[in-house]
Amino acid sequence: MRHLTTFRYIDAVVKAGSIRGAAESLAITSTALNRRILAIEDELGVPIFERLPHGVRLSSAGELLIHHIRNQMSDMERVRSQIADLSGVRRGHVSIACSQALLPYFLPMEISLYRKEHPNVTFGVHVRDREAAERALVDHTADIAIVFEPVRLADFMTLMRVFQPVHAVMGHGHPLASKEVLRLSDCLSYPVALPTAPYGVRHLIDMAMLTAAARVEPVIESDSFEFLRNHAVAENILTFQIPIGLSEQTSTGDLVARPLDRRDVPAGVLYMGQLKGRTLPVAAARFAAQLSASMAAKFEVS
Amino acid sequence: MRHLTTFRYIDAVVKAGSIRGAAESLAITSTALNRRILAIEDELGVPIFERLPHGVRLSSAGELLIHHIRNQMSDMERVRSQIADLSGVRRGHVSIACSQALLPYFLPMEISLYRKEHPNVTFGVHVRDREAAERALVDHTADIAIVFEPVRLADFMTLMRVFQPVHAVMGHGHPLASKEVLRLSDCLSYPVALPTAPYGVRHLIDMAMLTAAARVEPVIESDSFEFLRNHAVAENILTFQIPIGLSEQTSTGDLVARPLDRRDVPAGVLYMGQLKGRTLPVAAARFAAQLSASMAAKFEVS
DNA sequence: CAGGCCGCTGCAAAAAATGCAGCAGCAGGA
DNA sequence: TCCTGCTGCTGCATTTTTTGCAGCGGCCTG
Repeated sequence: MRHLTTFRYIDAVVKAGSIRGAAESLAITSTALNRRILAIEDELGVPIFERLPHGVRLSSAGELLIHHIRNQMSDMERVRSQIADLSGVRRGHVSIACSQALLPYFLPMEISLYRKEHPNVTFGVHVRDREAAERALVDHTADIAIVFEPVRLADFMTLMRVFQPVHAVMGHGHPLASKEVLRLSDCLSYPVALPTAPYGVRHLIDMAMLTAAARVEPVIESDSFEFLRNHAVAENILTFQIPIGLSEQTSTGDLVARPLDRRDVPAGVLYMGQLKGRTLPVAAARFAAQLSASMAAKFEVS
Repeated sequence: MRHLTTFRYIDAVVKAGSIRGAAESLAITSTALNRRILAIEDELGVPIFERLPHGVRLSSAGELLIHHIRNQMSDMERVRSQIADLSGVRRGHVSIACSQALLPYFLPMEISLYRKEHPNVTFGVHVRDREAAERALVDHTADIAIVFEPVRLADFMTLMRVFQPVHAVMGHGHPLASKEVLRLSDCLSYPVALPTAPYGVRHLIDMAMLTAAARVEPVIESDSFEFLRNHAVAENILTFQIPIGLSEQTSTGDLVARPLDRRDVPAGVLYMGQLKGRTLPVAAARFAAQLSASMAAKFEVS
């Protein structure tokens, strides 16, 4: 949209931290960009950026403005998609910030299902930890966030919440593979691989260890769930995962997943939500509705 | 703001109902205006206006867009005023849609009080009946609406609500002037002047008459409260008014105001509010806060 | 102290918006 | 029935705005 050019430019400058840098990413001259900024500062009567030796930084007036700009841009996007909607075709773009656990099965399935109905809708999937996901909502980088055990929920509006009991994941031939439900104490006798990040699954396990006054030294630590899963098969050791990260046919494949007894490790909660106070574009809203339904069907609603 | 020019133009076309008409009011050629509209329709891929033999009308896509446009314009205004705010001077404009009863004393007092603190804030006061007031909020013609006994409240967010018991107003020498509280039956023996409009005070009186199975034939009908008040003195007849339309020193002047017994005529409710979901500009928000305080101090909160 | 990065400005070229004149289409009145 | 008056729209010349190029001075870093 032409009339938003200046706004897009400003947004780029904020992101780049310098006019020249932004100009390059926008494929225009720094002159043009600089002039637009001077022009809008002239209109507002106040500088939007503080000039630093190595670039620019938002002034407090700029903070106010960039907030408006981002609202404006995503709102325009929503209107465009509503307009496209009533002319028949459902178009649009849905941007999702989510934890790793959504990547292997859940999101691919849901997205392909949605795109079967609406092939003109495009998707962006960004792996973010819990705080970054919320930040992505705030700066409109993402429409929807799906996070496990979020910390602060200031700007987050929950759309759906399901329990995710921690599962132990292991290779087919592991001694524990035969039991239906595992106690935490069962696991302690075997080598385990754990995610590094001090939140999510790792956090729940750590807390459980604390209350059980037990200790576990992970043989392997990784920030990639995919690696942990693969390694569990390769070396035949234990790792932990939440069910949304596991295929429904897991038990028939190479992997076996067994829930931990909820007396030992309480079930985590997976949150799906959007930015508080924002009206989502049609496509994003519909997809969120689909996710809600699907999560509610597959898991226990919290 | 330059980047909103197209939006301002579109808004003008919507208001004027024709491109040429809007062009004239905008002091540009119809050519330029026409081209801008074609351009944005091209960008959206959908016509914004239906072309009629005698002008244009919004298409359904246009309805969506104009809504967005008005939100954007007033939101930009708010940001501007916030920015102006942090540079020291409080500037801004507050637009009020209200019933006649606010005109004689209440609003002039409140506005002058506010302007004593913030001389750079300007005001617009528009007399609107209840429906028109709500419409003014929706199309952002007004920031604040103050209405008596509003009908539907779909887009109206109430900020303050006070009881306004109906008062009988009469000249100093009227026989009823000596009583402190009047029964409706007291009034029926004397000639009365009533407002025409079938809402507000008139509505309450009519309803009371209905339940009392009584009838009153007004000697004078007028849609101007000011006229009714003046005429009450001139001819020494009764009329009715709500307290916010009466000076606090009424009883010491030419006029005497006496409340009607609330068993006969229930007290009406005066609503002050804004458009639901909108963030008011700083100046309007502060003024609304002052109004709230003042109304709460003077009247019984509903 | 030189090199590199920064934001900013004068001037000319390119691009966009505007105005002028004139077109066709439709409605209502003589 | 034609005619007048209104509508939105288009080709072309003009004006205004935006952009790019080159170069300036300032600041930090190595």
